Amino acid sequence: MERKRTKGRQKIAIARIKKDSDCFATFSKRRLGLFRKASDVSAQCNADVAVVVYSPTGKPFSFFHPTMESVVSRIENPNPKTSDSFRLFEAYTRTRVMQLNQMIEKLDGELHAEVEREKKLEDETKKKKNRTVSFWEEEEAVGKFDEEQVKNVTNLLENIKARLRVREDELKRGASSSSSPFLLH
Amino acid sequence: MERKRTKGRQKIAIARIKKDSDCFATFSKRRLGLFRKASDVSAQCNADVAVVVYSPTGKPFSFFHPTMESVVSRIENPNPKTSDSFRLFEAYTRTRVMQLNQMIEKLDGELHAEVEREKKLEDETKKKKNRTVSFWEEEEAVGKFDEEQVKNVTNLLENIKARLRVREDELKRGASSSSSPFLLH
DNA sequence: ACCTATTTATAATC
DNA sequence: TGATTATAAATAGGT
Repeated sequence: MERKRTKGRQKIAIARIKKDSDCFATFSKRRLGLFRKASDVSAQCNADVAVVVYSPTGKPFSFFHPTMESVVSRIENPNPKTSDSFRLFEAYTRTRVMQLNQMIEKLDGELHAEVEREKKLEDETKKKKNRTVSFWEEEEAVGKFDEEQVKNVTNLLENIKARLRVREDELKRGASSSSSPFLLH
Repeated sequence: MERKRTKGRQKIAIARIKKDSDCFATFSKRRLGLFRKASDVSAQCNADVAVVVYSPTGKPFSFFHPTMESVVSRIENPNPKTSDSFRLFEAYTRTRVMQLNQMIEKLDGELHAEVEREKKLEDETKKKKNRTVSFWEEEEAVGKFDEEQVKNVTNLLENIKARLRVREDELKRGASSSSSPFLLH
């Protein structure tokens, strides 16, 4: 009779994992799992999501849907109970979010290509140096934040700021939050 | 032989759930699942975590670990071995998470008060009209975004933009691109 | 990074 | 929303 090759998944307590190697391995897997779940719920329920995690060594990772800016802009938006402006805003947001989504997808694509390229480079280097590296160390491979990307993010922030300015003016003018601050632009 | 009482869990596509009632129910369950996983990874791997989710109806939910203060203190002790754009992103993320936390907390506070008030009203109404209200209808209560909050976000964006400008200059000057934890999917 | 044995999460249903 | 249960999905441990 064949012996079982592993004990399979074992239950582990919700307590600090002491052994560093286990801890890092677990973090790696679970971070991915967390991001996948965040991604699923955002896609299936049309929910905006932001997740930021710092690894046990302090390295930050993040997942946003549809974009990080959209989360900020949502919070900045007042929540008028008035159905008119609410629907208006919803419609506006949906369109805007679609645009942002396209841009981010493009950025992600570039980033991904870059990461792949760097991974390959790293592999070569490792082979040459005859050094073995645990799989989670390979996750350290990163993309570049190049000029175009900086520009894109800058533009996004400009848009958000423009909307904030409008909202600011309205407040100074004493406009009620039920007006529609996002029609401009 | 006994008939199966349910079909059990069925596979569902990673695509928008159309039926609203299903969508809301799913969101509710998965939000809890997401928070539980965030909580687990933070406890088991000693990782700081921030999760912000907006329900399909726009209500914000959040999970943070361990506290807002811990995030703040990290900013004051930046990791010296990190590269430029790493710090840029790190600072950006941390600042924003802090802001989100503050704003969410305020919104949540208002929300709770509002929900409580509405619950009372509903109880009255139910007694009078013998009417039932679905649970997600109660989530519609919302808060407003005041002048101070707008200012906070504006300042935040100013800071980010300033940092981006620095990075832009570096790039133009031909500074070597550094690693960015702009990781995803 | 890749297998599975197992634990977990959750879709369907009441 | 609160149980239950059948099944899909995530993942601990081993390589």
